[in-house]
Amino acid sequence: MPELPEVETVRRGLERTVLGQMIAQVDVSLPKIVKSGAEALQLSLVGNAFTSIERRGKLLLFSLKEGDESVLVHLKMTGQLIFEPAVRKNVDKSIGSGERVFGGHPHPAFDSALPGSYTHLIVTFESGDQLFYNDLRQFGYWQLATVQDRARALSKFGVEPLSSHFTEEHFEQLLATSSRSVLKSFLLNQQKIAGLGNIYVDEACFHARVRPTRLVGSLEPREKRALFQAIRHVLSRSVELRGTTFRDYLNVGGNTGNYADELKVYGRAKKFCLRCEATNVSKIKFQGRGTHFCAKCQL
DNA sequence: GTACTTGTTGAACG
DNA sequence: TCGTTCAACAAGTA
Repeated sequence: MPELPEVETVRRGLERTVLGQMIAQVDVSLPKIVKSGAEALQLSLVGNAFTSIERRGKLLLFSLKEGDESVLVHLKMTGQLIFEPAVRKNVDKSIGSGERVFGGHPHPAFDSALPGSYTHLIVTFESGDQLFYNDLRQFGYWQLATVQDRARALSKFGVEPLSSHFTEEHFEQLLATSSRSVLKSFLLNQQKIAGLGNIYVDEACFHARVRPTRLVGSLEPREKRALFQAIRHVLSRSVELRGTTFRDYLNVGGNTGNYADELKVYGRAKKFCLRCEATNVSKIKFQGRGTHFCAKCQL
């Protein structure tokens, strides 16, 4: 599932490929994906170009060369953005030979034929390059946003956990104002810290040796510091490795490993704890979310 | 057929 | 007001 590291990886990939390219065509096969209406999006994009791509939390914001509108894209749970260069289509379809750039949910496979049965939107550039939006569960969206829409969307996000604004002091302040919250709820709250999702919350809690079911107000100073370090560590390491959902891509590119190989508790229910090796990882349904922890290591 | 999964929003509740 | 819980969105997997 795309969380901050996955979305950041997509952002970086697209920054290298689509910026400045003149948009020739926008095809929308599932209109409900475009929150602001497919026609308005097409009108605004065709003949225009993306000039920058920013990320806030898990939201991507594309700025446009003409006009002051921007395009907001959220992958939610199963969205994928795949950039397909024109040359690839005529030269070689074998994996790894092109410069296909992609990210998001790993199913369907990133190297499957495009457009696929889950392709809902295609941006075609004058160069012949194409940007495909796939979304199996159709929860994600595209939105042509006015300056006000954009500001409203941005106002809902808390601090970027990998930015210089996210300091230990800042984190402690956040904790102090949420002492009555459950830790997992607090960490998942995008208005407090932007970009953490279910996977990295469980991972960060494991690294910090704190159970996600704890009340924020019960955390010792030592545990708060450990959590701060854990959040930074887990996210930055995953960005380095291009996220958790990029196994296929990394193998193709010849890179070693990806963050899925470094997950310590997520998806390890009933398997031995990688720290104490004495206890099996617990998985419970907590606040509606699958929650993993080691009952021995995390108090 | 049933349960389960996931991010986010919004409504309902104490 | 605040925090939590639940439903909703969709569809594949076990």
